[in-house]
Amino acid sequence: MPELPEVETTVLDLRKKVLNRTFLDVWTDFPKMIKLPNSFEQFKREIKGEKIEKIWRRGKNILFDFSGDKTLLIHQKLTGHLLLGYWILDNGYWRPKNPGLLGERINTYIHLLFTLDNGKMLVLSDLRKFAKVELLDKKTLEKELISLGPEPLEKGFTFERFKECLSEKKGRIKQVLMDQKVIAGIGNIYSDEILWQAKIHPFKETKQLRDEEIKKIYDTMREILPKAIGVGGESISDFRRISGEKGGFDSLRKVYRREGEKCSRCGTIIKRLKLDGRSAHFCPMCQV
DNA sequence: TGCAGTGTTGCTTC
DNA sequence: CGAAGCAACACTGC
Repeated sequence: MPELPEVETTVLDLRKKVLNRTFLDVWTDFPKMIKLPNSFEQFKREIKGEKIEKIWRRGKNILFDFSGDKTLLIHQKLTGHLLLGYWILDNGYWRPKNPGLLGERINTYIHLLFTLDNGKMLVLSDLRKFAKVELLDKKTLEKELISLGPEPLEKGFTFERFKECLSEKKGRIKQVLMDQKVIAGIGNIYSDEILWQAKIHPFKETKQLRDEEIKKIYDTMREILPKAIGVGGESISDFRRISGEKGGFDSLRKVYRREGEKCSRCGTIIKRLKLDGRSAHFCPMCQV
């Protein structure tokens, strides 16, 4: 379940390793994963020989720009993993040359594999097959990304702008923070973590928030997300860096999946409640 | 055993 | 128009 910090970690890793590499070939056992162009054969024809000139992120989307007018978009959704290394085709599925860090949960579910011009392979493993892959021209890409809210870490994203974003949306603060149209990149883990640190109850109506509370959420968001990027993302779920390594956010994780444990701030038992079909983890004492 | 839970997005329905 | 519900999928845990 990669959110902004995990996707950013992946992008930073990819930049170091595959920038200026060229795609030589592509394999899949699940063509449905590729939404555009309409056939895998066409996707293959179009991506072969393309050189990766830029790697960037928008919300939870990973983007590879090629020369000319093409961009490869990958959204990992719940269980997608982008990994770089060497694999060998064996009996219809790919085995890692060096099994090392990866468990069966990742190794067994490789559904897309790119061969690069340095011999390395970039694979997309995805247990639940929710991931989305598209090869788009700039116009279509722009149309796809237009519905996303602003990037929370961008320099120009001021407190005033954040306040405006929240004011346009009614509902509970956790829900609103996770709404990609309001602000891009925050999911279940980081909404819980941000609200715990800001001492705001996840069920609090956005309209009821005072200015200083919104400021607290804004400051916390701009602190936690970079901190999570700095340690390479979270590790409670199956997220892995492209090397297979886990992220280091675990020791910083205060509430997410900590139901029944003591709040590190006040000692109260952390609660988990359903909110819009999702789990919200919070401290019932210090989050108001 | 079977069924709810997991968590993201986008489509359908009201 | 908006919100809510559900499907896409597969495995875990009760």
